[in-house]
Amino acid sequence: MRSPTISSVALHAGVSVASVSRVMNGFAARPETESRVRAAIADLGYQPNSAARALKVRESDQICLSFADIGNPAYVSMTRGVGRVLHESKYRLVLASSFSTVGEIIQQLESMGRGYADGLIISPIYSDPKITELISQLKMPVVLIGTLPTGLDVDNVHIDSSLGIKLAATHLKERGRSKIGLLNGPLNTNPGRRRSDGFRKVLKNLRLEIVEEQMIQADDFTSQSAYEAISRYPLISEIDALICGNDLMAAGALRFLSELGIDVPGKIAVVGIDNTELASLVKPTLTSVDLLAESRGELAANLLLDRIANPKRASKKIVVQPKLIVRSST
Amino acid sequence: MRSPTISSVALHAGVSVASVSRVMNGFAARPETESRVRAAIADLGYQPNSAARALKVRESDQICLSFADIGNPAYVSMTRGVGRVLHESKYRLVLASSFSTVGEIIQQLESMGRGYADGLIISPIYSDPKITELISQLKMPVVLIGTLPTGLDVDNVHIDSSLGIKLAATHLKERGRSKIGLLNGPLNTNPGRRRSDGFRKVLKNLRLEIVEEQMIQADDFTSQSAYEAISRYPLISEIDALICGNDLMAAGALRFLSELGIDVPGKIAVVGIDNTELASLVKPTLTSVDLLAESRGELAANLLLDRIANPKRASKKIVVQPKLIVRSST
DNA sequence: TACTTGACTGTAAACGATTACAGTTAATCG
DNA sequence: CGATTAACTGTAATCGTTTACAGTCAAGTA
Repeated sequence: MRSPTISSVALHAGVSVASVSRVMNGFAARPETESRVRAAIADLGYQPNSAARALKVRESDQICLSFADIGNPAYVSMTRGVGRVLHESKYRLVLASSFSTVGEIIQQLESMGRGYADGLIISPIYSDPKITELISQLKMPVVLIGTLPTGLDVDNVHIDSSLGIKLAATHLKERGRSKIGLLNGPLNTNPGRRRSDGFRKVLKNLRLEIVEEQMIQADDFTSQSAYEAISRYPLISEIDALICGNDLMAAGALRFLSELGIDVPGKIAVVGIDNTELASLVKPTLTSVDLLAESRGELAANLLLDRIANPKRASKKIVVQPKLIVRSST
Repeated sequence: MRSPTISSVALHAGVSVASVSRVMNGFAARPETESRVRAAIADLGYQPNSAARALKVRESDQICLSFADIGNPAYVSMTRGVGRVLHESKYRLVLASSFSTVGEIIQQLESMGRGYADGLIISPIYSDPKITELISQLKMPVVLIGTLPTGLDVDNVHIDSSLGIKLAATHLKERGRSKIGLLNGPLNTNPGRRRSDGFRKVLKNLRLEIVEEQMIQADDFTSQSAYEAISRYPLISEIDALICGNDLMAAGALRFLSELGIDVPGKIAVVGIDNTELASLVKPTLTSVDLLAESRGELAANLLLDRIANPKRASKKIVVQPKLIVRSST
């Protein structure tokens, strides 16, 4: 047996389908009509079919959130922030994650044309001209979290992660450290490249010497890769501080250092990035640069809702300031 | 300007809409027809409208995943598992999380009648007769991850978490511990209750004495609550082992114990649950019962896809065996 | 050649909502 | 009391697909 439709309700209530629809959407109706419709709805357990509604009004009531990998705690926080905001709205959250290649992102973006979402929040880990082009051609509101590619005119939530590196490095210098290493993620990712650029720039400004070997890249942003990467770090006995690509990587580094009996922060101070819950759970607790992923998610979601409500406003760019949270690893 | 529709494509290709539809859905067509349709699709950048298709074929190509809070790493792993499986399929993943009350779950379940999802994977943290009833009335395939309420006939992926407690307690007894504490989450949740029941039962079987004060409940499953709860644990100086509701809570406990200068595992051995990445990142590394959240997610997703393909098969129940991963905290 | 067959193709009716428009009531006013 | 108006209601078109059914056309068969 099929679910009740608006016609069954109309029949049951002895009114027209239009009246049912109007009652449901809050338009004026005679009290008598309204109560009969409501009674019929309750009797039949009617729920409007979302596909039919979506087809007619051209709104899916869905928002798509797209990022690289839900394994990364920063994205989890972001998802939480977005979820919290959407939860207060009529929108459902569709997750488009787990894709790892540029090709998959492109495929994903192309399929947005099917209209299953009213808006897109995307935080691309890779930059690619094709991705930029596809985003700019999208007919729906888009919020990009991360570095906005040049020429792309969409709402943007951006955190100055090179400022994050600066906070970390300055803090380390104040603590008397002068030989700072960077344990980074892959350079072909946006965060990886920004951290590396920021690092280079900041060290120069601080008049700290810098050689290429100070920077090392792990294969990805996991603690395991970080552990493996640092175990082949050439300058391990020369540095007195280490900035890591994120907290997971920092935790991997801490493990390695502890196994080698290298004192943290005595011999080497360690700074993480993201300020996840992990930072206060490892020993020593980890100084970390908070990139406010959860609030970025909230900001992005609010920006998107605002843009949906007001499609013609000029695009906004929100810059979020990272915060350094000092703990005992420095 | 509106997106191209199947009619525009038909017009452009000089064929009927039916032919376009057939080409798109892989039905036989003359090579000439097929190539003209494909060319027109490419020319116009046509993407079929998913709402229209959903309305007609009664399939949304979406799967809904519903759980309590994406803040919990176990659910994140589960989401990952589900996401990985769905990624290989045509289905999109809709996340319905962040709800905290029974009322919200109910509301969520009621709205499933709108047909925006072809299937539901749900892992309810609370048990409630109303929830059970609503699930059983759902017209779509459902997989429940967790304890199956009596009388509910849906596919189920279940992990015997009391067996998990048993593994932990037996291991601790073998290590010569006899006074084991339980740092649990709230008792009004399914996992909380199961852990408490399991704990009671196992200790009895192991002929270890048990008093009520051995079990303590934190306000929720976070490390912070765990920290606060253990700081008012009455028997802290008497126990020689502690089983925690999950790894986060264990990490909170470890932090407290380390601040008090209580040696782990010398004075108190600590066991976590979930075996998240965190377990190998804290110091000492944490012995933990792996509840295989990610594979449960995969299993559930596969079960759901199988059920969608084959709606009349009898419901299956998959029981997953927890594994104890021994590390240095015991 | 005429007829059957098979392989495609096109027409038009759904799917279940929303909404413009016209029609119906009831209320108000002169 | 009849006319005007306001408030509500119903009819039917529409959104963009899929698909049953009937039609076309060429090839194969007698």
